[in-house]
Amino acid sequence: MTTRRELPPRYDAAAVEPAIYERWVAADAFAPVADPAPGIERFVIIQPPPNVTGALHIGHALVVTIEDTFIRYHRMRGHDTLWLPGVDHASIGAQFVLDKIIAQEGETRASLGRERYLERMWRFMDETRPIIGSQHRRLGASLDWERERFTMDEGSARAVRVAFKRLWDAGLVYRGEALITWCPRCRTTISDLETVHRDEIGTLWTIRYHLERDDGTPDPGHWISVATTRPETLLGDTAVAVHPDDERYRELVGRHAILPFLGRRLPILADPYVDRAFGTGAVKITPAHDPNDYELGQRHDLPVINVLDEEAHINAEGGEFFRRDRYEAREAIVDRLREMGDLEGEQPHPMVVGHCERCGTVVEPRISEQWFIRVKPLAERAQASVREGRTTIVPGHFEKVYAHWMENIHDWAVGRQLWWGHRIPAWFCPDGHVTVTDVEAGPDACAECGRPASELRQETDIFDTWFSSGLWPFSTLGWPDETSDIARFYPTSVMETGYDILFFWVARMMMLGLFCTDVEPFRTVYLHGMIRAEGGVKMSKTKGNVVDPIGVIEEIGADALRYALVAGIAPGTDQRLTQSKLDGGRNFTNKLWNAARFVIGSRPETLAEPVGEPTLPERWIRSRLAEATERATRALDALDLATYAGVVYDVAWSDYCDWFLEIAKIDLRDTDASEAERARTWITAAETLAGLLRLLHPLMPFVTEEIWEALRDVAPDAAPEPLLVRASWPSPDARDVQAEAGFGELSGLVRAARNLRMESGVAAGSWLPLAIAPRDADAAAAIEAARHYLEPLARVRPITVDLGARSGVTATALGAIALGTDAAVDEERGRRREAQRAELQAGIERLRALLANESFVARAPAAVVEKERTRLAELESQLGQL
RNA sequence: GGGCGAUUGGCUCAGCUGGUUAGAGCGCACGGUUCACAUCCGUGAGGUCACUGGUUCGAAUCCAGUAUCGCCCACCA
Repeated sequence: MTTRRELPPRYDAAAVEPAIYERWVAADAFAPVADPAPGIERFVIIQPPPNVTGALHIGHALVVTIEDTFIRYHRMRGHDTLWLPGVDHASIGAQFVLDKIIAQEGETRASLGRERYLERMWRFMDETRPIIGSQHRRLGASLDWERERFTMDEGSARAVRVAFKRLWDAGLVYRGEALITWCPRCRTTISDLETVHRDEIGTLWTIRYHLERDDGTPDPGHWISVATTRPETLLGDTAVAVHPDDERYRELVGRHAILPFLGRRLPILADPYVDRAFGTGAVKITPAHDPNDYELGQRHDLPVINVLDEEAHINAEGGEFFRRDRYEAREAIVDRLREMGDLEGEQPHPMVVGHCERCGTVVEPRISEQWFIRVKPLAERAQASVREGRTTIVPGHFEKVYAHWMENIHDWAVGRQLWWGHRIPAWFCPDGHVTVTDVEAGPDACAECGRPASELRQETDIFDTWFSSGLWPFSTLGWPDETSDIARFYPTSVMETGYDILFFWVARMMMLGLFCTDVEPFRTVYLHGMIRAEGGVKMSKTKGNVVDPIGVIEEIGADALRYALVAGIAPGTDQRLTQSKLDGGRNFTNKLWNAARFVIGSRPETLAEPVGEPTLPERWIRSRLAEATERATRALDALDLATYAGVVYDVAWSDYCDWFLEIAKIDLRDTDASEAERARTWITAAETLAGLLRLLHPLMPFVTEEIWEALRDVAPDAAPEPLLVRASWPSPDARDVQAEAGFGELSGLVRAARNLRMESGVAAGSWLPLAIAPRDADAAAAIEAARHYLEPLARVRPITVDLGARSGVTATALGAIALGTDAAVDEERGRRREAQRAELQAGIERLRALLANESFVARAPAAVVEKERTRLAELESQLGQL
């Protein structure tokens, strides 16, 4: 005899959940099965690694909830599951954070130097890295922590070297001068993707460039006017361009203008790129600081003069403006031009300005020597994988977005002028030869001329973080070695992440995965939407509308948050996380807890061997559970979390709590029933609860586990497995169609009676007599059998079954019913009866018309027609009863 | 400038390949101190499914167009 374990009145999530998590870890519950049976189904998710420096935000909470739900489900199914955790070194982001920290210590990147800066970074890693992991645990993430990985660990480093070497050998890597996007604050190249474009109102200035006279001096009386939004770049101008067909400037083409301040001779040339209608129709050309100008410069062989340094100050080329910030220089130049009378106009001008995604600084096009990956061939392959269905994207319309991006892809500038990250494994020899190697120690000698390693110098650039992230699905499993993990878990099953990093990450994993492993790295890409604040606005710290998941968890528990996050979501669609949604999660958790308290607390002292046929409600709830099991299973297999959450919510709350437990109370307290009958009812309640816990566990692991443990004390047979996390997913029992129909009739009658009570305006507490005119003998028997439920549920007594004694006022499937009270109420009933008649009549006429329509009867499927016929018969019978 | 998505009761959202009387939660109204839960129970009101046209026996669902909102992509000074 075990000691009865009572659940406390309140579910104290903050205290209970961490303890449960420890229990799981102690039981090693998250590891893949020790000996997977051959042919066993596999389910693998590689966690999108959160940034190592980051605190958990609500987006992570969504990732965890979705992935954990999938993983727990498959684990319960007995599949060979792996959910592998990790963190991303986030080079630009981490440096951004560390720079701020060392600034407080009175240091800068420059003052520390590369080596000491990196030492400091590793120390910072030791402090920051555990945080995000512990927050994931708090959410209940059943990640296999034994396998936790880091994009800066040795495994990742080797994968990076090997992948890059293979790309190099395949001729897909090149180095060249190009105009790239530069962030003057982060002091590195960034990719197009890391640039956010914002509409801004700038100024369009019109500036006079005086024409050159024969003696080489500017002509005060003649000029060509150019329009620009960036006057400071004029210091780097090397030409002025007009449209070849522009009559206004025909005469000037071939002559030269003189650049203000610097006196540089600028050829006036013709190029169809110029839009005659814009500005003055003449453009200043700055190849070093504008992508279009750069291209035009290439066509016309113009010199490229860079006038900005890496922090966007004017460099030595800028004459008197040397060392000035770009915006200061802009002002100064405009002022000077105004003084000189060469500022012809200025007007507000709407324009699109690129900003650094990380720090918000306005980025600069910058000319520099860069490493590029030729991605076209990789992209074509990656695109084919999706087009041909080897990898599917959920929701489907993102396949088009993906395809469009792949089609228009530009070469990937993978080098970053940062320190924290994987250094590009390329060595230069004094003769300019390049040696790429995947050997950690570097090459022995120059691959081309054989100069010894001592004369070689390694590239200082590091890789874009997304390069190592792109190898994540297989670098985490031991690639490039042919490990048993690769054999067992690769390719993975589902790549789950937000649609905002489809290009950044998913696309790169597809391209690099196919290149490195010759197979798609995952079968399905599940993209979730963004979480927005109330009112549909973005969450932002400045707006103060950020939902902090840890705060929410402390208040209402991880399960409540998890439920709120997936209830009603659709993949790829943004959701608003409102307080009322969170309340809904909290309420549901509370509901489960209290239902369990009731069941556990109402166990008969001694549990007799159950006897007798199960009652209609008992058969019904088992059938409902069977249906819910079926539907939940189907939904989870289809990655449809909203449907899954809806199904389990409804069956637990509406069917089990609202109906079954209310009825069970009646039976459990029925002193006429035998102990054995009461035992049967209670066991049904306990077993159904156990079934519900299994169904709910993937989404709400903590509260279900806690209830499970208590349930095991009182009903070990219903909950045989020691831990729910490793319990089996239920297989649905057969549905009991008869019981469902019968219970539907019964509950319909109860509802109708309650309805009558309310409509009649009788006192809520009063007991009223109820007269029923049963539809037929079967209905009479059913009513008789359910009499003892009807009375308390509808608060009616006595119930008289009186065929034909009086006419009913409300039709139900079992028969018409009437409530006995007084004359005033009778009158109200009369009115209601008329209204009901009219409604039935209208429905009948509509159906008759539909069935009289030959076209419908001939063309609609037989089942549909039959359904309508049955419906008509039902309505007619109900009308007859009134 | 292209592309994508959304538009369903006061709010937040479900509605698969077209098939009963379009669902849920919140909110609202009314009634409830029954020993699981007021984080609850019961009952109810509330929707021309943005608009126009088309396909069909039948359209929230498919097609075309329009409007509004949102997002993504894009090198026009």
